[in-house]
Amino acid sequence: MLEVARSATLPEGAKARRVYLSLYDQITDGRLCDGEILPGEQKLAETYCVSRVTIRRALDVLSARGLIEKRVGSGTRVRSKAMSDKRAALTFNTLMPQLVEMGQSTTARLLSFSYRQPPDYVAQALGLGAAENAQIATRVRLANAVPFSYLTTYVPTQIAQNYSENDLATMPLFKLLERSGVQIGAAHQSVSASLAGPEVAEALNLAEGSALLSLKRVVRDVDGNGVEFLSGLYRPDMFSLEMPLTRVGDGVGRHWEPAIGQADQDLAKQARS
Amino acid sequence: MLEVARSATLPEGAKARRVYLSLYDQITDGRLCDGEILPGEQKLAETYCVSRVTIRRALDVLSARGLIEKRVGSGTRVRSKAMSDKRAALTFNTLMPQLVEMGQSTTARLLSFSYRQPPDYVAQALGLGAAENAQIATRVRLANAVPFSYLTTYVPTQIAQNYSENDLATMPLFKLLERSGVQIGAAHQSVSASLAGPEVAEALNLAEGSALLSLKRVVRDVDGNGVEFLSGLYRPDMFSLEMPLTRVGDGVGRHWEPAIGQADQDLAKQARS
DNA sequence: CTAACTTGTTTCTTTGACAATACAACTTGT
DNA sequence: ACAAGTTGTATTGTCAAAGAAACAAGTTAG
Repeated sequence: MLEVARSATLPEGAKARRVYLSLYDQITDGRLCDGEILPGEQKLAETYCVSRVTIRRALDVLSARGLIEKRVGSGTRVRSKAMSDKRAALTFNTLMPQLVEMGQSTTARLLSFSYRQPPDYVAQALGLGAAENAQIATRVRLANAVPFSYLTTYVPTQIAQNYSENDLATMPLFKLLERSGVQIGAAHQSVSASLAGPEVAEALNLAEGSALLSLKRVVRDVDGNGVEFLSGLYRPDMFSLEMPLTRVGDGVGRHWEPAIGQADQDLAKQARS
Repeated sequence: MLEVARSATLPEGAKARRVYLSLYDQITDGRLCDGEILPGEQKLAETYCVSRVTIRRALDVLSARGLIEKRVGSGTRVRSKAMSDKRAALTFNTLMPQLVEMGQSTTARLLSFSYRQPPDYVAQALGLGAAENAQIATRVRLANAVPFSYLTTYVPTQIAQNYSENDLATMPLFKLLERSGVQIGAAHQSVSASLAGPEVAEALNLAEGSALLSLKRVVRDVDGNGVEFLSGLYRPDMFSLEMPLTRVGDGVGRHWEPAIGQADQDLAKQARS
């Protein structure tokens, strides 16, 4: 029987998907450069410890997506050029992801909105009592109609009174908070990585099990009260955290520190290369 | 035949993994609180539209990881408390991962060491000519005999003459470079996420396809010449990038900036909570 | 041209995930 | 004690994914 040539967006099987995701990552983050020739299918099968059929399943999808170009007898070439344009377009500034400047070129889609009891660790971080509620909103931000971040924000109910559900869909939360007279003091960010679960994968138009950049941020006002907890998941192929550093101090105390105010220069330098 | 009770780090099958990831997410982000009793396996099977066997496969892994506790006749309880402790144990300092301070409590294992031509994007970042070689070293850093980072460093051959292969296994690269008289100027870091490939997964004792924090760093000397390119992959459960922020500026120019010198206070605050 | 590579295609086998079902062992509330 | 819940275990069957092997067809270096 003839096999239907399905141009799937994702390999079905577990092994095939792993290979696919691994190669996809290597291509999109530059470990495999444009024009580079991949090792042969047999070679790949050995390094991944799977059969050649499985490798082919993964390559078929990559090929259908235009990330590679296969040529009989010659080999398989990486075509990452098409992607990289899109990608550089949204490489972000220093330590301020999803911000004012891009607030105009991006749109947000509000997925859910409710007043509930936040998870323990959120309540703890914000300094909320065990029974206190918070406004919990889940949004997806899009750039050029492509979703790139999945955000969940927690704001104490008391503070969240000052703006509408509609505001959230359009304006960044900071604007809203500052407009409400909240005196923003310090914030603390924590960056890590995690996998895309079913809901997130669908919302971001990604394969389940894709790698995501995970960011958690606690914002406090000048009195030290928690005013916002942000939990963000970002597509690594469309978002990265850039930070210029300088080496300061002497002797034993010598260490790295973020170089502030140099963001623009540094980005410009990168763009040139 | 008796089924071998493998304590896998991730369910093999597609459906089982779906269930696993969904529950894992719900537990770790607090939708399922500590101590809460899950619906019965039969009930879960219905809500997820899979068979009970599949549910059990997912629960087995969650159980092996200590996220849930099953009791015959009684039910299954969520144990999310245990996680948070371990996690905090190795949460690192501000903008200086793998650094001097921890240089003593960690060890490194040298996996490979050679002088070759670096990948294009590395050569480009370092400003190397097309044919210039670099010293390429791959190391795994361990904390308490547990591997947590997989590092690949590229140093132009010219600069790399000043230390031995043995030095690399023990000392951080910065120490070596500065000892060699290199005047370190600026650096630029880029943080993202990616998946664990076969080699990395094995080196870090992880399942293939696990999420990893990915860090790329270009270091230049005072004259702007590239002296080091670091590509690091970190286990997200043992490593996260912490950064305190402050909001500065007025009006339209208002934005976030890293708060320097406050790392210790901020960490202490977090530890207390 | 030849030898040694590559990808493309086919066929068959084997493995393993999944479903459905039944039953045992245990706990809890009535 | 009993009924109704829970998890644990075993059996059987189905089917898609994966593996293995052979071969065709194209490319390239010598």
